[in-house]
Amino acid sequence: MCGRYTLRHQPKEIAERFDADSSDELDEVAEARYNIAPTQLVPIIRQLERRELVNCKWGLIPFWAKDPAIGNKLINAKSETLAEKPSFKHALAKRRCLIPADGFYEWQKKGKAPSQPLYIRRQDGGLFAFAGLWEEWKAPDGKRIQSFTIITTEPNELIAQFHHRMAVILKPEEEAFWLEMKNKPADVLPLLRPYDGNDLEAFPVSRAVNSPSVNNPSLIEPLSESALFPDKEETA
DNA sequence: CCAGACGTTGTT
DNA sequence: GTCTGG
DNA sequence: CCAGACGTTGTT
DNA sequence: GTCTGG
Repeated sequence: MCGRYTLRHQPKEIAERFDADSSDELDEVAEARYNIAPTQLVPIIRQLERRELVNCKWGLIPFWAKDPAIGNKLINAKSETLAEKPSFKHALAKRRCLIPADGFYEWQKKGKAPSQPLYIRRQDGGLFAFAGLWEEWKAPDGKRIQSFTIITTEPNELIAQFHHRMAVILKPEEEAFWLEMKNKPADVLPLLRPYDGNDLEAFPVSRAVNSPSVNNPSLIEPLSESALFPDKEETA
C-alpha cells in the first residue's frame, strides 16, 4: 500500500507538470519532502472550475464525520470496494484528485526481524500521480479541513516481489479523465489497476525513514551493497 | 422503525 | 494489544 | 506506514 | 449522508 512517499519537486514544477494553478502561499513553502507521512499537509491536484494545486491533509475525513480523528484510519481506500463504502462513495463521484509524488516507500516484512524499507521511484526520478479522493469537513466552530486518501490496488510485478498491495499510479494520459467529474464512477473505476509501466525501480534504504520526523536526502540513498529491483531486465 | 457504524493493512 | 499522532 | 503512548489528581 | 443490524 502506500503509507509514506516523497515530493522533492518544487510547487511551481508540480503545477506546471499537471497544468494546474498554484498560489503564492504554496510557492513560498518549497522544501523538499523525503518523508511524507499520514496527517501531514501536502499539495494535491484537484479540479473545480480550474485545476489547482492545494494543500490538503493526508487521511480522509468524510464530510459527515463527528470526530475528525477518523481520518487517521482512512489514509488508503481499496479500489475494489471504494464505490460501495459510505466513507468514499461521495468523494468518488464528486471529489477525485491527483496526489503528486516522485517516489514512495514500502516495508518488506522479514518474519521476526524488523521490516526493511524500500524506496520506489521512476528511473528518471520524475513526477507521477497517485489516484486519490478528497473531502472537506466542517468543524462545529466553522473551521474547514480538507483531507485526502490514496487509492490502493493489487501490486504489479515489481512491487509483488516484496508487498501485496500498492498505490494506484495513473498514467499521464489518464490523469485528465480521472479529474473530470462529468465522468461517472463506473467510467473511471477501470483506471484503478496496477501500474503497468516498466519505468519504476526499487531498492532498500535506511530504516531512518521509519521515524516520520526525519526528513533528509539520505533517506532515499540505496543501502550500500543493496540490490536493485528493476521492473524488467536491464535495457542496455 | 431507530441505533450505530462508516477503514485499511497485516497478522493469527 | 490497540489506539493516536506524525 | 511506523513510533509512541496507554492515567489520574493536583499543583505550577 | 447512507448503509447495516436489531
